[in-house]
Amino acid sequence: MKRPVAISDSANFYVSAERIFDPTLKSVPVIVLSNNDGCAIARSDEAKALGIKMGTPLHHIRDKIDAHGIRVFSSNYTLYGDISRRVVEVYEDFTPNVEIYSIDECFLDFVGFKDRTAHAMALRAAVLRRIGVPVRIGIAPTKTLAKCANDIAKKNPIFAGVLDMMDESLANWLLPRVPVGDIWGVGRKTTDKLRSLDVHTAADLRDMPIRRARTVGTVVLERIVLELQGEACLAFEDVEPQRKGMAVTRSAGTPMTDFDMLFQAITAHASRGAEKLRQHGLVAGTLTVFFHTNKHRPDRPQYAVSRTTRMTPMSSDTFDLIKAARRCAEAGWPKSDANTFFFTKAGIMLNDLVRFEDRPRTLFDQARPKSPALMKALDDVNDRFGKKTMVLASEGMKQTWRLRADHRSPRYTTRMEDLPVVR
DNA sequence: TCTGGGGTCCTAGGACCC
DNA sequence: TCTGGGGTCCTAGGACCC
Repeated sequence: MKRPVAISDSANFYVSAERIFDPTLKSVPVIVLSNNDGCAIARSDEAKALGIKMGTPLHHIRDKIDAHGIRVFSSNYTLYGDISRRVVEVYEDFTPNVEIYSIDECFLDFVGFKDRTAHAMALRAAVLRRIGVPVRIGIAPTKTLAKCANDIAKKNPIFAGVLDMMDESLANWLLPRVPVGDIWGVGRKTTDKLRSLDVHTAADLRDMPIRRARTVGTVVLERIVLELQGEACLAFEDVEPQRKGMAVTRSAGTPMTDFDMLFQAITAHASRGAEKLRQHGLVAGTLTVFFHTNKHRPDRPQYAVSRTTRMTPMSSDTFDLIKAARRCAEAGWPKSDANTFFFTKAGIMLNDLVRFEDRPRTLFDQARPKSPALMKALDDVNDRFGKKTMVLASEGMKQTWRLRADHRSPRYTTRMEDLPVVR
């Protein structure tokens, strides 16, 4: 039983969003820049026609901008987020189930519509009329095929922005014409590997033996093959998942050449990270620091490192994060030849996030018992009260641990020296 | 001079547990 | 005390996506 799923994405979304409020941007080349105005991350069709590629550094296209009067914008994520939300509202009028995949893409449940193409066309027209953003829609039995249909609709104006690929014979005709590297989830590395194995098109990959896909790639590639065959492996997720991590990263204007410079950057990132955590009402269980040299300069000595530490207790406190970040930075700092490296990028990542109100209340929940003395204490308690023994930290986590089976049971206290070492 | 930032998922290998 | 099997968890790194 094939369930039709659609994916709708906005054309050149950031540019389209800017165009809503400035009619003079219509039909002229427009680009939107990345956070630090470093490179172009959205281009209008006219800008693409001028050969401006995704991610091109701004300083590489100065001449083109001047010569063709390209309109250049810094990105405005508040605006884009707002437009995105409004587009989703229109989607919700056309399907009972919407899965927001990114700021400009949604999967739409298309089960039960008689004329899917007509329905998609109507949706497309409604988004254009109510919001002013053009969208393209691909429909297929799996998400991967839907992405593929969407991509084909995007590249071939003949489809007028909608392609329904539920019909297997249509898919069989189209897939040999899709380069393998265009498939969702097949990146540059995998493309190279597949090409060397004479797998060049979506149809080639679809026909690859499943075991072979597993050895060439990972379970991810295996899933892609199945999805291309029409077997849905990626479920429709209509509940918003709890986010798993967050990051604060920046490129450094001037290279960081000593530990103090690096630590200064890391400190700023850590305090911003703490802010973001509190904004979202979260605490983090682990903190990772990473930094590396300029990867665009392979002629220079390269060094890249990441170090992770556990936050005990889980925290969104600025000082806690900075302390943890410092530990990581020190651990990752090159042991020799540090002066030969020019670090140009650094960041922190926060993982194992939980809502503040759900955070574990006892130290023991987080600090796994590693010391033999504590293990023995725990074993003793387990022997007496069973495995369900509750383990509580004492007031303030300062001096003792208390282990008890329930609220009325006696308390067992271990000395501070016996506390587990937490890395 | 100047090359984004924020995410997810997967794997290998080691440590550790029972 | 030793051994092996069956697990989990953790870290570092890679690949990919928008």
